[in-house]
Amino acid sequence: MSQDRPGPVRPATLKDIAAALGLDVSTVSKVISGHGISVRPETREAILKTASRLNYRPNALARNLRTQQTGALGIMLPNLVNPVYASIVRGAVRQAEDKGYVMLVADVEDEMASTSTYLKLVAERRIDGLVLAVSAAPQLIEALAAYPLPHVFVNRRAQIGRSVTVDDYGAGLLAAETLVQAGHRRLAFIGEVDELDTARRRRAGFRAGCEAAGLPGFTDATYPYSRRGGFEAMTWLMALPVRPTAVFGSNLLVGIGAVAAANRLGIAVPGQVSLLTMEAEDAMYTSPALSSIALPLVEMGARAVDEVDAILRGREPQDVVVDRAPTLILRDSLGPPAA
Amino acid sequence: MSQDRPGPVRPATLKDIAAALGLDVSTVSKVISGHGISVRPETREAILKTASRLNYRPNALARNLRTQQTGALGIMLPNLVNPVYASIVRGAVRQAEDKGYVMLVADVEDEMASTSTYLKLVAERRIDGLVLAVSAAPQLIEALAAYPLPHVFVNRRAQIGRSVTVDDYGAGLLAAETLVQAGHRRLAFIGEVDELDTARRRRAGFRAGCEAAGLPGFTDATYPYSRRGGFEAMTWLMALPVRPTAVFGSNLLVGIGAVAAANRLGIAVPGQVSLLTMEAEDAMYTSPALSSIALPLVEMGARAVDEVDAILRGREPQDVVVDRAPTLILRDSLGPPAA
DNA sequence: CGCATCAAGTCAAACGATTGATTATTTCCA
DNA sequence: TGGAAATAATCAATCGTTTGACTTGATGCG
Repeated sequence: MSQDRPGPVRPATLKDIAAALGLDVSTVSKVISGHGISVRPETREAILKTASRLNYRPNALARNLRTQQTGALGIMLPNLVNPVYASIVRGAVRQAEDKGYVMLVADVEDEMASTSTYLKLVAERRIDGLVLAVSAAPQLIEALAAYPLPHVFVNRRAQIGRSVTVDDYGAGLLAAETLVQAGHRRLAFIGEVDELDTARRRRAGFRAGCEAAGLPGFTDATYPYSRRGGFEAMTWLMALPVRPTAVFGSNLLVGIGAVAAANRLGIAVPGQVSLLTMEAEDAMYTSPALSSIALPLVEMGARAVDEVDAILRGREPQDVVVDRAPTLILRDSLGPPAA
Repeated sequence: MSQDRPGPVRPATLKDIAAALGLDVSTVSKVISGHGISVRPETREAILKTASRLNYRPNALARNLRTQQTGALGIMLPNLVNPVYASIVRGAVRQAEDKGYVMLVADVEDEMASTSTYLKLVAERRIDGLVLAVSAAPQLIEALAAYPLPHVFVNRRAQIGRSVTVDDYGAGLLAAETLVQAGHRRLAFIGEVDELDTARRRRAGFRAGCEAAGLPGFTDATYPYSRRGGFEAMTWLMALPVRPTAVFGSNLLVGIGAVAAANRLGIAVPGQVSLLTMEAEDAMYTSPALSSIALPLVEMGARAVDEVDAILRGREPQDVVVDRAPTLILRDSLGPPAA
């Protein structure tokens, strides 16, 4: 006990380094932070060496107080268990780490919670910037205006100049083109209400694709982006007097629900109806395996962090659309229309 | 511009409140933090009123520096996109919020990253406590010992006295009992290697169940806890000269892969082989819908936060097993053995 | 009355790092 | 050689809260 090894004890501070070398803390600080003044090379060396010998790491608390920055970013989202959000968060968390931030995650129940969580984070000055993967409730927008903080919306175009999205329109377009290409003329689209802007864009793209192919229209099944939503949508579509021969489920969860419904109904996919959805890891393991369109969700999360970082460095906010194009992944759920 | 509304400007500080009332900041601080001294009721009132009028929120940065606490917890995990971890994190994030902490999430690539991330978090004093949902690499355990921080492992029994788990053994046992009950005598178990302690416990429970039923043993398919692992395991099992009549996939992902494999092989579930897995939202939407055993993952995440909080409040660390028992959810993938 | 006690505050020093202003020393050059 | 300029470092304030020590005036009471 008396002879304790270098061990943990108290982490080194600037003062320790300064004392060890007979220097002033300010000198040490300036060398380590890289700001400020000119220092003799040997002094610099000595400081750096002692710092690493003492295993010095700046105390984030102290630094934060002085600089009024936290080195932390936040991300707010409605549901971590939804793979769409999980992917975005993963990209964001990783990128934040790479850029030297830590990431604070808030999984908020509903729109009210998003506002109060925001207010709390801002008031306590816990984060330097924020990625919002939630829908833009009016209250939240107000709070954002009243207590501004560098932020972007991700996967949502909620405020112009502050969104990071992927090419949803292109995905919808590609979906329609793909189905038409396969010979289908009676298409259906499963998607959320137009209030959800990702749904709106995908639907718009899909519509454009149908029009370009000279189709009179398509059946629009407006259901929530959930497995259950997809299940119910497909059930509804299959009960229609004139069934579509191909269905685009504009979200992975919806696609999972849709195949499940077809299977329950004993409707062969793609024999009696073709199915195309959005991609995620599950798509390969349904029966049949789902043909799908992949969108770079993880990358979108990362880009959102890049944007917040850029804003923090003084660049003007801007809208960004991740430029990786939607890609088609062909598996087994897509075939020619039934004879 | 000259007549600006109360608006954002600079958030109020203790000094502002003190100045407004002609008091000392220390008095204000003591009233607001609730510590310390006696104050005349009317003074107290005045302070509280002014504080709320100025919309005062303590600056976490300053408070943290002084108290050497951050009000933040961390959670480290290998993969947010895996629904098992997503559930745990969700529970943890929510509970942290309820307890007044913010939650810092680190999604770490591999074991080396977990150690360096840990070291960074500790060195910079970013968090007061940590929930570890990663496997216990030796390096990490060393780092934990060298630079201690209140922590618990969740879903892993990595250090005695510091784990929060669910009844994995019970789940395995229940699985075996359920299959036996349905009339099966040739069982198979799909699970990770025994190094993963959740897999070990589930396997042990399953074995116990088989023994209790007087079965000579079971087929052990040791495959990774992933969709692909389940797919390959099932493929292997179905190619065996003597096939099991019922399979327990001891993880949801593995179960998804397993049904997919059966479907690809044209083997009827549950007609030719029964399948039982662990529960998650997807289980209802496979074909056939999976019978499963539910474990309280979200609750486990929440309990882990409770534990860290308790340790921070001075209670001794202890092992906890979330006491909600595994529950059986019967759907369509389980039936009697083929004649 | 005089001393202790108490209520109601104030004072001042932290916490550890940052940074503009300042001082001391050396170099350079006319 | 004297003074300006450059170099190398120190000084001291500051970020906003917290907290133990201290002051002041009033009250209790034997």
